[in-house]
Amino acid sequence: MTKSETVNKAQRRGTLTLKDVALVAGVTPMTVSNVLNGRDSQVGAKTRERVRAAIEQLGYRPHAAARQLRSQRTNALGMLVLDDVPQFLNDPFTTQVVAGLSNVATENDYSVVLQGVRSDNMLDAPLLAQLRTDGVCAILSGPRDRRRALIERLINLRVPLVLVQEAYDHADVCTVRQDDHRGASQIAEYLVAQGARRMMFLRPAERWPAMSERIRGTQNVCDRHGASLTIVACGDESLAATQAAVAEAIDAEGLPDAIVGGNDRMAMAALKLLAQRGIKVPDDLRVTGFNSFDFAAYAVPSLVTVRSDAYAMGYRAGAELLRTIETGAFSTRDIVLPVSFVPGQSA
Amino acid sequence: MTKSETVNKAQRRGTLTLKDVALVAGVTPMTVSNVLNGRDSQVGAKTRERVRAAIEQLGYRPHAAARQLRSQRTNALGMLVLDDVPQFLNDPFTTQVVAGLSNVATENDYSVVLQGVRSDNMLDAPLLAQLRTDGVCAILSGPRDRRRALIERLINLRVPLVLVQEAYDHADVCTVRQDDHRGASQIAEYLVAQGARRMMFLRPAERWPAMSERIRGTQNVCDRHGASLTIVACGDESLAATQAAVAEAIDAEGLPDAIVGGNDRMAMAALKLLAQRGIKVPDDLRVTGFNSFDFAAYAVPSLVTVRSDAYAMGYRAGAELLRTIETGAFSTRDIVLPVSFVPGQSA
DNA sequence: TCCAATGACTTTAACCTTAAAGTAAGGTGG
DNA sequence: CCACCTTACTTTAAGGTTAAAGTCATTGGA
Repeated sequence: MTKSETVNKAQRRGTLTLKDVALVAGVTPMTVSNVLNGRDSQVGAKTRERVRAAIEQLGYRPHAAARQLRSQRTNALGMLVLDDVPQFLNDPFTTQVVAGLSNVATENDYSVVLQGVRSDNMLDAPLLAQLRTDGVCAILSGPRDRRRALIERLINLRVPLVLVQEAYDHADVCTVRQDDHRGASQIAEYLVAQGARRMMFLRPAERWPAMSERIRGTQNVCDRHGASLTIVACGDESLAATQAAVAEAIDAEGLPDAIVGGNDRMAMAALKLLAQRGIKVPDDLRVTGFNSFDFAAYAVPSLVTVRSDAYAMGYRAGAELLRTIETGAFSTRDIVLPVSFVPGQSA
Repeated sequence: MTKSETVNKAQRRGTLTLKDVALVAGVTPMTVSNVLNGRDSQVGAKTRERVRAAIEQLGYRPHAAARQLRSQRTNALGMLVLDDVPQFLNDPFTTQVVAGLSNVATENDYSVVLQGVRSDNMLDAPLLAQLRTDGVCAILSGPRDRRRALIERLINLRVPLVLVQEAYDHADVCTVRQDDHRGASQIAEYLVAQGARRMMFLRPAERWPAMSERIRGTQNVCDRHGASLTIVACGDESLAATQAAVAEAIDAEGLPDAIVGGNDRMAMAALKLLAQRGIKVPDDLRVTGFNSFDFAAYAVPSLVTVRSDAYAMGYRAGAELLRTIETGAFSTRDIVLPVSFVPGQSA
């Protein structure tokens, strides 16, 4: 193949290889490889420039599969998702985590592999083999013991691992989470300052670390100020389940001074129920949310809530994961990102 | 390597290869490859069973990169995203399209590559080279001429292509979209039946095919029934922009009988503005949405809207794309998925 | 002046899979 | 009983990249 043929190839959809670039630059493919991988000591300055020019001219990009095959590194970060992927993608919080992860990945020439893990065959040998990534970033859901089992499994395999929104006190795990405790305290302090003494906390039936932190944060403040706190489990935290749970609690115990939503979704369900019953918010009853997403602003009245930066969590998790992969040193940091209080009309 | 060593390998994280399986099954790697790829005529029934057992026992999975390199097929579907990926992932509609696409892909042993295309360098040679997928599924946004240019580009390259939510009358493109026209008609007919005669349609400033269809559908019904229709542009369709636009329109023209939201987001912004002004919905004014997502149910009062199945759109688009890739015959179908009317208290 | 060290490359082989061509055993028809 | 076809495999080579080892001028030091 001559030079001009090679140049021509760029226009068509045929694969352009190191060989093509090498031909144009007048060197061997290995030299081009060295330039591409920044092994500067191996290549003279003039040659380097010539190679760069050829790469630019042809619009050459390395063939990821070939690279992976040879180097035995996938340049991919795995995003482990327990349960259903469509459901996962439906949650504005988790998708922003993915967005953050995906962005660090791209910046570092990595890609992201979304891998769903079904409950039954969780992370058996075939799946593990399929999960050929350099490291794994996991957001977990589901029962605590299943989560534990999965984490132990990954640690034993010595897969570089970063957990998102999961507290885990093991030597070799890095966790990235948000300051749920502080966020919950801020909300509770605010409510107390507004005069609330009887609070009702809405939580999903499923137990998970971030929610426990929020409950603890709220409880602490209540204890300190002599306020009461009733915890109401709202099933799968759907609109219907939450409304039913809140209705039952209110009917049984009467109106509290404030309903503290474990998240915005449940808070908005409560808002809707109260509107239907003609209970005025915040005059008759204050309502707060947690983990604000875009649509919380559409609530009437707009929610007093806490905003966390899911994108930043994904980004930090990815950065930490990359550091672990590149250095080989397993990070054991517990990174806690700040949250911010969002004022509103609901409390 | 002996058999037992090979079996051992499965426990560790070392890569398991065809050779390992072959050793256990007592055949050559090629035979294993034939079994894996369903070339049944090449392998005897007994051998096939032995190989299957070995694969199972070891938990072997093919090495995707090696496969790609050899077969020159990536087994990946590209999801082309104009503009920002985090923003894209923030939209419940588009993420469900991704979920659907991702599921067909997985079912057919394909993976999905999310590829953002920035406005500036849109799809230049390097990006195209990087986009090494067997086919492309695109959801487009941004100005019409940029979209056109990108589509033409892909068609010229003869990349198998499926467009989502984009009308395009070219011989070689397959489009998957929803019946926006019919959905809009249903909403408008409903409003007319409720006695509405003066309607106000909320649309974003940016022009795109699906929204135009909704406007046409609404306009047709209004024309047929002698109802008036004012079109209000709501900037970037954010809460603030929409509220400002609606406030201005109402102040200038007085209250219409109904506000027809081009989508749920704008409808909910209107609902909030009306609540703040003490205007009763639906008594004083009816409000409808479009393209329902989960949170529309949280609106007070709950939105009359139209539900489309974004997941199904992604799924159909992926299926069509796979057919195109496998058969090599470019589909030119224009697939229109049905939408369904969602009753509510807002109209 | 000659050897060793250095710099700037090139050569070779391997990563794992698969298309294509090869082979050997068993069967069939004339 | 031999040519010819099947059937059921095996062998070979290639796909694009890169680690490691090899080559060959220069340069610097003794």
